[in-house]
Amino acid sequence: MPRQLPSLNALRAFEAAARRLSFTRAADELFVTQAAVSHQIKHLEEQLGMQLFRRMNRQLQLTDAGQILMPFMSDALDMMASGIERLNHEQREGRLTVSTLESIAASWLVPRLRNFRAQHPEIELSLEIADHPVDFDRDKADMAIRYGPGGWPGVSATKIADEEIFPVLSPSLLEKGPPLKHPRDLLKFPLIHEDMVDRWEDWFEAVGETAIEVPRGSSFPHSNLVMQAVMAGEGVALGRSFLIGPEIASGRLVRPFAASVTAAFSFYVVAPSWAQETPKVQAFTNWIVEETRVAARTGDS
Amino acid sequence: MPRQLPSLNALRAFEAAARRLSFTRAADELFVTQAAVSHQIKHLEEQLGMQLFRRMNRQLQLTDAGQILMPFMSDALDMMASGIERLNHEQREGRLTVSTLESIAASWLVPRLRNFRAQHPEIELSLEIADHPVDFDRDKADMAIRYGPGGWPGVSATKIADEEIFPVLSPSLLEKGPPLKHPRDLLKFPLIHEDMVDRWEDWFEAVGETAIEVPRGSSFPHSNLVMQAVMAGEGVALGRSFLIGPEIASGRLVRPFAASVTAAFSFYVVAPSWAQETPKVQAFTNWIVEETRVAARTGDS
DNA sequence: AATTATACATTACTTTTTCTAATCTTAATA
DNA sequence: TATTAAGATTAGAAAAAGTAATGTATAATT
Repeated sequence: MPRQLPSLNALRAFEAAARRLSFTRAADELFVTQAAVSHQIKHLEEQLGMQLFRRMNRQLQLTDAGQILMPFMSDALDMMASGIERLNHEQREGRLTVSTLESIAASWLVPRLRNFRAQHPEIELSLEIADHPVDFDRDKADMAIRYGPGGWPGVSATKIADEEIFPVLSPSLLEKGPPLKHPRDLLKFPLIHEDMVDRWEDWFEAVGETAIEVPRGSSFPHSNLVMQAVMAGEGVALGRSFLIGPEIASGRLVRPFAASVTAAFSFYVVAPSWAQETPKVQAFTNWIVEETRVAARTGDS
Repeated sequence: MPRQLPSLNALRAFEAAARRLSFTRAADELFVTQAAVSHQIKHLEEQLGMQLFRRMNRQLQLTDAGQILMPFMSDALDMMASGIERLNHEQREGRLTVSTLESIAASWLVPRLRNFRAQHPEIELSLEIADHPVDFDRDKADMAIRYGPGGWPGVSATKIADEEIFPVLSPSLLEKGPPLKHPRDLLKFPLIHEDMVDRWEDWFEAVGETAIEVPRGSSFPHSNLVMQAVMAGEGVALGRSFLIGPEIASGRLVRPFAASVTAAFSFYVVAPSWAQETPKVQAFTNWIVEETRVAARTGDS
C-alpha cells in the first residue's frame, strides 16, 4: 500500500490555481512565474490523464475532475501547514529540557529558577541531572550547562563564568580553630578534598608556597558534598566561586584569603548548534548570561 | 495566509522514514537510495531548525518534534492519496458525456444504448446533442461521434463507418408509383433533398447517367426529417447507410437499386487525445466499434 | 472595427533540487 | 577481532522546476 502520488509540487500548484481560479494569482502566491504554474499543471494533467481546468480566455474553470480533486488537496495542504505550525509553536513554548551536573543544579540553578519561570511563563523548564556530558544526538535534552574547556564540536557554547578556586571554611571553625594569619596556617586545619580533583598545590603555589606537602584528609565525590562538610565545620576545602556565591554572601562560608587560582575549565551554556537560534534556547541562554552577570556584580556569584 | 511549507518532497521522505523508522526502508518504499532520504531529512531538519530523528547506530527514533509532525504528515499524504484514488475511480466509473448530432443520436445511438448499459453498468452514459463539432477544451463532453473527413488535430479519432449513399423510398410508394426498372425512372418520383447537401448528381453519375438535370423538390434540414418524409411516402431521397440500417432491415424503407456512392465523409468516435487511454473512453470506443462491426455483418447498419 | 489588455501556452534555456555511487563512521553482533 | 547494519558524507549526474520572452485567443474598450 505504498501511496502512489503525482508530483507533490504540481499538486500544490494545482491547489493554489484552483483556489484562486487563476494561474497568474496562484503564481504570485507561490512566488514563481505564471509560466511555472502553467507547466506544473500541464504536467499534472498529463500524469493524471485528465483535464483539471477548462481554460476559457478570460476565465478559468475547474472541470469535474478538478472539482473532485480540489478539496482533498486543500485539506491535505492545510493539514501539513498546521503540523509545521505546531512545530514552530513548539520551538517557542512548552518544555525545555536542560541537562546539568548535580552540583550546578543544586547550588546555582535551582535557586534561580523561580526567576526564569517568572520571565518566561510560556516555557516549562525541566532539568535532567546527568553525570557526564550530554550527547544531543542521543539524549532528549535540548540544552546543557557544561563545565569544561569549551570548544566542543557541533555545539554552540556560551561561557557563563570562569571559575575561581580558593579556601573556605565555616565561620565557627574559623573562630574556634587556630589563628589564620598566613596560608601555611591552613595546614593546622583538616583539609577536605574532592575526589579526582585536587588543586591545593596549585593554590599554595599561587600564594608563593611552593614546597608544601599537602596532607590528605577526608574526601567526597562531589563539590557540593565537600561544601556540606565544610559548612558542618569539618575542615577547610577549596571552594569554587561559581557554586558557592550564596554561601559566601550569607556568611555560611568564609573566605580567609583573597588569593585564588583560576581554573582551566569554565562553565558554559551549550546547545546543539542547529538549535542555537530557536526561541526557547535563546531565552534560556540570554537569561542565564544575564543572571550570571548580575550575580557577579552583586558579589553573589 | 499563504501557507508556508518546507519542501513537500522532504516532508514525504520524513513521513515514510517516520513510519518505517528506517531511512533504508523508507528509501525502498519511495524507490530512491538511502542517501536520498538521508539528504532530504537532513535538509528538512535544517529548514525547520530542529531535529526530527534521534540516530542511534542501529535504531532510529522520533524526537518529540518528529512525533508531533508525523501524524499531520501521514494524514495529509493519505488525504492526497485518496483524492487521486477518487480521480482514478472517476476515470473508470460514473458519468460519460458523449456529444453527437441529433440524427446520429436518434437513429443509431439511442436504440443501442440499452446494450451499452448492460455491458457497462458502472458507466452512466449521458448524451449531449450538439449541432456543431465539440471543442473538448470548452465543452463538458468527454467524447463525441463526429461526421467528417477525419484527421482532426488534438483528438484521437476512430472511424466507425464509411457512409454509402443510395436512393430509398417507402414500400407503398414503390408499389403504387410508376415502375422502377432503370435509374432514370426515379425522375418520375418526387425527389426529396437535404438542405446544404445534395448528392443526386453524384449518384446518377455512379450509375452512368451523366447528363441528367435533377429537378429540385421539397427539402428538409436534417437527414432524419428527410427520412421521415420518405417513410410517409412523399417521394424518393438519398439515404445514408449508417443511419437507416434498421429501416431497411425492417422494410420500412426500400432500396430499389444496389448502386451507391461512398461519401467523402465518414463517422468517427473521437476523444481528446489525452483522454484516449482512460477506461471509460476506451469502453465506449470499443463498444461502438464492435457494435458497428456486428451491424455491418447482419446487414443492420 | 480597430485597438488594447488580459490571461494562459509555448519555447528554449537556466537554475535548483534531487538523486546516485562510492565511501566513511559507529556500534552492535558473531 | 571481524563482520555487519544502519546512517552520513562527498562529489558529481540527472531530473525537476523555474525563467524570460514571446505567442495566441478573445473580451473589453475606444
